[in-house]
Amino acid sequence: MDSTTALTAFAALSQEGRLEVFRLLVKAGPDGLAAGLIAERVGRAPNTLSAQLNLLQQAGLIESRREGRSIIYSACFDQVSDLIVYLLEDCCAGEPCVAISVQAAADRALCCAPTSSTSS
Amino acid sequence: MDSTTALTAFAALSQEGRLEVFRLLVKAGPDGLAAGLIAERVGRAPNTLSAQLNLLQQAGLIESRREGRSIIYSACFDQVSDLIVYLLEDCCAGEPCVAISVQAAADRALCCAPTSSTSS
DNA sequence: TCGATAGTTCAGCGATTATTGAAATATGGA
DNA sequence: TCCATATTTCAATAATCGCTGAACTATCGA
Repeated sequence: MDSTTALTAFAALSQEGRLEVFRLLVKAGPDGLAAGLIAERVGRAPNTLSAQLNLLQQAGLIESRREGRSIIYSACFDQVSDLIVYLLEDCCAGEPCVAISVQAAADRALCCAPTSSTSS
Repeated sequence: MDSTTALTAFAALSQEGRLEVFRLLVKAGPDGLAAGLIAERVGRAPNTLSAQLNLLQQAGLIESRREGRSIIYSACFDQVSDLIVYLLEDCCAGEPCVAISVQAAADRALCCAPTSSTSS
């Protein structure tokens, strides 16, 4: 991930409403949520939300697919992990203290995670 | 790290100029750089830069100390690692694919890093 | 085809943000 | 004490951002 992409991602996450929407979609998992449902959950007008979703999508943090009359939004986990790796490598290379904390956090996440792809 | 703090950090990093300054300070390491030197490096007026440094500092991403007539700014690596952990845990808990990528990146960072605190 | 539902796009407005010049503060040396 | 250096603060302006109402597009079912 280059600086420009990271910048766009930071900008997308730098507003309360958008961060809230993003976190909601992350929690919703790969199945995602319909735009209308999101609007209802966060209590915002559909057009306001549409703009927020648009910005998150342009930053590559979420993606959309049509399903009947609804448009389903879901988080792009790849982009999030790229962003994290950017912060770790491109911003903090050479600072082991950061890498150590992050490694510990990743370990925790993996140990508690439901065994998904690699079972062993 | 709570959402509000993360929001402030994202906002601080969401502008080209500030991200540039932040990356410069990260590369400079714990010794940091004098405000005037940073201004020179990034080619911005001292007062403009002062505002940018202020914002980064309020977000907890950098800190300052006076040294003679200069004020030295340096990156707060703790805050960066907190931000990464926030993205990983609070945003992406339950998504092992993210944790796996991040773990690999942390491993790379540690293996290439100069052995610092824990020698063994 | 028509009407209802689900979302988006667009223009405009109010609010926030970024930058600038000028003035102020703090430090060190003569 | 006085001056030069290093940086910040302040007020003002220009640019950007976020939200809203109204109009538009797409899909489904009768």
